Amino acid sequence: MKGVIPIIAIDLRNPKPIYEQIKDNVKRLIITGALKQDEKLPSVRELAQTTSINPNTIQKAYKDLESEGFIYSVTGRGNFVAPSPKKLDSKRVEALYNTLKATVSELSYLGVSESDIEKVVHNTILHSTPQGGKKND
Amino acid sequence: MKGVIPIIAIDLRNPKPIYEQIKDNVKRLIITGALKQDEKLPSVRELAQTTSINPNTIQKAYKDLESEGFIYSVTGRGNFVAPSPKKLDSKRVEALYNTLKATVSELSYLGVSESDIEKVVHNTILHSTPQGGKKND
DNA sequence: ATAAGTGTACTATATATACTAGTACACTTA
DNA sequence: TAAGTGTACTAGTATATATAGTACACTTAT
Repeated sequence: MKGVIPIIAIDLRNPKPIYEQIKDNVKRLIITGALKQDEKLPSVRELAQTTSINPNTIQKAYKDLESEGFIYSVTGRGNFVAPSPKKLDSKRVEALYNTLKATVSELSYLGVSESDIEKVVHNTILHSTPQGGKKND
Repeated sequence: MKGVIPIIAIDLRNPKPIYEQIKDNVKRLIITGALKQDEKLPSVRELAQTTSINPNTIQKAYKDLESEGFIYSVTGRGNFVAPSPKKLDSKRVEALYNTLKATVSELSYLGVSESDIEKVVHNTILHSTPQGGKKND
């Protein structure tokens, strides 16, 4: 079976770079557990064909994802989902906290209630750990 | 008194465009209440001087902020903080919810606990509504 | 050994965006 | 009148993004 990816939506009219959109999609699928550890991703050429995107653009996305620890590459075999991180990447967490603060601040400013925001947060966490993988090895 | 802005931090080594950094800074100051409604912002030329940024870049940031509803401009007088929004901008809220979900998902994936995330959310909301402005008109 | 599929590394080109630089004009305030 | 303000242009440069094409090493199956 080929490396079939469920939902990769690329919007060419979106000002966000294509390789960023690909990264976001793959990250989402990994984080939500739609793609399991060591599962094979579509090959660079295959995904390039199915999405009508240049192979170089796909490769850039994969390369970035590898350097960020989400996937790993094996020459001649393909790209695979990396195991979930063992220890906290404090720099990345710090950056995400800053994004979180800015987002919550603006939602609040726009009139969204705290309880509505907390509902979204709670539901998101419920849906993003279907692996059951707690770190105690 | 000139339009003095407390904290405008521009990092030229940051890959994020300068005008985006300016926008983020001004938005943060408005959202957190550091800048009050109808308060005057530094003039395009003044901020350009104090930050050593080209006036055109400042103007682009201000223009964007105006079209997003955060500030308003008066020719010959200056730029001022707009009143906080009266009704929900559902498109913007939807976009912020998507950002919120992606951020919370990744934090959870990286091993941050739900309670830690909720703490940050709660503290952020406490610090971002010093206006006391609830919408019930 | 061969062929197909894979990752990877190049060069080159085109386009869009970001930024700087300079000028000009209408408006407001003193 | 003068100074300060927003705004609208033109022009040029640098960088980022994306495409196109080629090449090579590796893995797997035949």
